[in-house]
Amino acid sequence: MNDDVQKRKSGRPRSEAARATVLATALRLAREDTVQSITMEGIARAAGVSKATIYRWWNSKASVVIDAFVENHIVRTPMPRDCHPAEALVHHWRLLAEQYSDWPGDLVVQILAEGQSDPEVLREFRERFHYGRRAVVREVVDDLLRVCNLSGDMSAEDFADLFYAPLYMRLMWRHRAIDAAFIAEFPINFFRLLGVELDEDGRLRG
Amino acid sequence: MNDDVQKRKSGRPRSEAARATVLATALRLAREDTVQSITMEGIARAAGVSKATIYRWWNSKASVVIDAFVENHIVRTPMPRDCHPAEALVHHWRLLAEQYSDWPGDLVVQILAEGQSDPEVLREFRERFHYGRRAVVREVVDDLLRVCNLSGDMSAEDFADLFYAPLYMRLMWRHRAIDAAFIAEFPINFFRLLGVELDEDGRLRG
Amino acid sequence: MNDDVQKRKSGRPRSEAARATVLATALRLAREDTVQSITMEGIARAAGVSKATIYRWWNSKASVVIDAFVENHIVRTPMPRDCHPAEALVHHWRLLAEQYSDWPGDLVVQILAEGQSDPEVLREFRERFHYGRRAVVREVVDDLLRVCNLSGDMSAEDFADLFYAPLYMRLMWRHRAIDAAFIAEFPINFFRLLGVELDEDGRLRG
Amino acid sequence: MNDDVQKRKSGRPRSEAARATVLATALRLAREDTVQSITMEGIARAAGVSKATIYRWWNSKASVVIDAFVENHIVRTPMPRDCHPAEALVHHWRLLAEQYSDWPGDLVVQILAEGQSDPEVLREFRERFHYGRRAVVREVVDDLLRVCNLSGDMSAEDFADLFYAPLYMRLMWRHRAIDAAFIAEFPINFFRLLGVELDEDGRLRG
DNA sequence: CAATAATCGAGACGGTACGTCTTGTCTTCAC
DNA sequence: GTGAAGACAAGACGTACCGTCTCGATTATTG
Repeated sequence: MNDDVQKRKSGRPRSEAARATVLATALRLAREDTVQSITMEGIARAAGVSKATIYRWWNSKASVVIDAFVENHIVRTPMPRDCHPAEALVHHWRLLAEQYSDWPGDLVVQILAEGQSDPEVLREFRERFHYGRRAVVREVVDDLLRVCNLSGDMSAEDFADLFYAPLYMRLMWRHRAIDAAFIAEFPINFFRLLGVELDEDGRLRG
Repeated sequence: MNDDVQKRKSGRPRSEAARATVLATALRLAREDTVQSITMEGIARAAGVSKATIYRWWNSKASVVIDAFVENHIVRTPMPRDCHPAEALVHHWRLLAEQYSDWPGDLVVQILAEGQSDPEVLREFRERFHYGRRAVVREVVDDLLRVCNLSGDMSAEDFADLFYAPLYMRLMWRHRAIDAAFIAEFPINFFRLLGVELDEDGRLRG
Repeated sequence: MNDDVQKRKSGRPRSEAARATVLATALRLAREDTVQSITMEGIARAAGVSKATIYRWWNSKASVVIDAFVENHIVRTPMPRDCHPAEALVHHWRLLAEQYSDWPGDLVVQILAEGQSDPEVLREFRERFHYGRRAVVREVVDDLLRVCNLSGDMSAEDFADLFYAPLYMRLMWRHRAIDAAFIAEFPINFFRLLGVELDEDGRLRG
Repeated sequence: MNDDVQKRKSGRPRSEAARATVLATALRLAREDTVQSITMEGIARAAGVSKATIYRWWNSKASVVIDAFVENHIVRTPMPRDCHPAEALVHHWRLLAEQYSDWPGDLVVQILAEGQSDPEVLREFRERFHYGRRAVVREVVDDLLRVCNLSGDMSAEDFADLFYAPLYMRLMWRHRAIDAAFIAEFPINFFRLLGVELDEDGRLRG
């Protein structure tokens, strides 16, 4: 999808207008209904763009949605610096949960759903959304395990999964909502379980 | 889906053969490829059954697959009795992970994927697969929190999600495999993090 | 195309309404523009019928048009009986020319044009339109050659081609119109060339 | 199509190489399959030329093919001089039939087919291929009608159509092949019908 | 023992999306 | 002013499923 290569030699250049319209339209349609319900045909129609133009630059509707998703920085969760790693993680987790409690959460899980029948989609989503974010988390978790002497034998990767997975579990199963109570309490309870006491704002006690 | 109601007055009775064939065929097809890839048309064709017959008894292909899934007890994970709740949970988790590492895991996550665009499917899957199993887990977790004095303020529900969510996270994201190492180490590491030491067979030390 | 076979056993019977609408619509569209310009998509749209229904019963738009053409007996040229074969042929030729001077002529030549890139179309058109008509002509030509002692070595087939070909030549090349003068004079001149004198109404002199 | 006008003022001159390649490629492709099956896109691709270049100099693929056809003198049928007009016509007819029995015949009838949906194509083909040839034929037919006292009221044009039309009829309908027997016998039989006896080589008897 | 009623298979129906293809136009850079 | 490269909007291609429907045939219970 990233043709930033220097083969922009000859020929009519790609229309930036078309590109932007497609992404915006896809995002709008996906929000109005679901990723599964939208179609290449529908995006083309609503964007006033030919299907060929879409297929020239994207393989599937999931690719379009992923591109729109990443392009628009839809899930923005900066990792705090200069604070205790536990505080950073709690803050980061809450930002994420906040956003997942709204339509970006639907989008994420619907893209994942789309990926279950197309490994390529899953791969692309991991590379463009998951891995970069996870690297940041990993560093902080590394700090945390060292500072708090928590490691046991659990790797930073496993620990990160453990902390964030319940969020995805609620997104996916929808058995329980990602509501204010969950956002407020879960990370505090999680760290208390590990023996790390934080106040309700996520700051270390004592 | 379960019309066991007493409106079986007159008329030709439902064909049990057709019902069984549909479920078996749907399961076979879903295993051979993916739930997303199979179609009502395809199931009917492969089962030698008319489409109308399928639509008469099921709303969607997901309903058929869920029915086949539950009917055939595809994921069997008995909860051990007469042992420490931590031991029971580890044992149960490992049984589940073992099964999720193979095609039943694909099936589960693909049904969940299907449910992301159809709340009814998600509801049905939760009711017929998730809730019953979760009730059993919940009881044991209740015991565990009491016995180990672990509760803090984390509810049994949250604790159960915390323990099982990483499994679903791997299923869904496929960023890391559900392999032998994970199955062996994760539950041990998880409990060590909580201060509960178990040996590699999941038995309490000391 | 002719599924008059007795396999109408089970299943929903074919919709006669759909069949008739498709043929009527195709004919109308072909007359309004050209056979080449119409599309399966367009016929389906204008007829309020799904594309699948058309493709279920016809292979190509040419098949549809041929069916409409033959079904509606668009070119009706009865061969006169109980008269001299020369008179019969002149009468028949003039009826045909009369009709070819209008849109049925366009249709015929456009179907032939369509057939130049698809032998199957040509074969179907010959079988459903040409051969039956030609058999009738052939008999009369046989009579003519015998009665007038004209044969030389020219076969009835060749003779028929010779008589009718100029009509198709004008249709195809459009270098000269099929107008009143041509219709009036050509067959008379043709027979005079062979030594058979006919008056302007196509009746034998003397 | 023929811009031999004196507007060759400034700028890069037209590439003769491109022109020749386009014509040669179009001809090759049309021979390999059919005129109907080839596309502007395909010609450009196979010729290594841009589509714009083709569209700048030709209106349609038919124009390209006609140009290639005429340019390469694809159908060469010189009219014999210094012999009886009947002999000349038979000789000329046989040359034409000989060539029409092979791919040039396919090309001619496919161009005509293309012209049925585009009067401009038909007009261009008539002007560049038909009219010049027909003028030559016309002169000889004029002689023939005078010499043999055949005229009746049939014009030279009609007579020429009568003689050559069966050839086009076979090309178009493909109901009978243009084979050796037809080439050998038809013109002899035709003239015998008119009372002109020729031997098998097309020479006047007696 | 017929009448009733719900089932079954088969498969046609109007829709609609798929991903590919061609059309004729356009835009950019190189010559 | 050409030319090659190639993007663009438009829209048809033929296939596949969707969910609904209309058949005739089958199989129970009910009157």
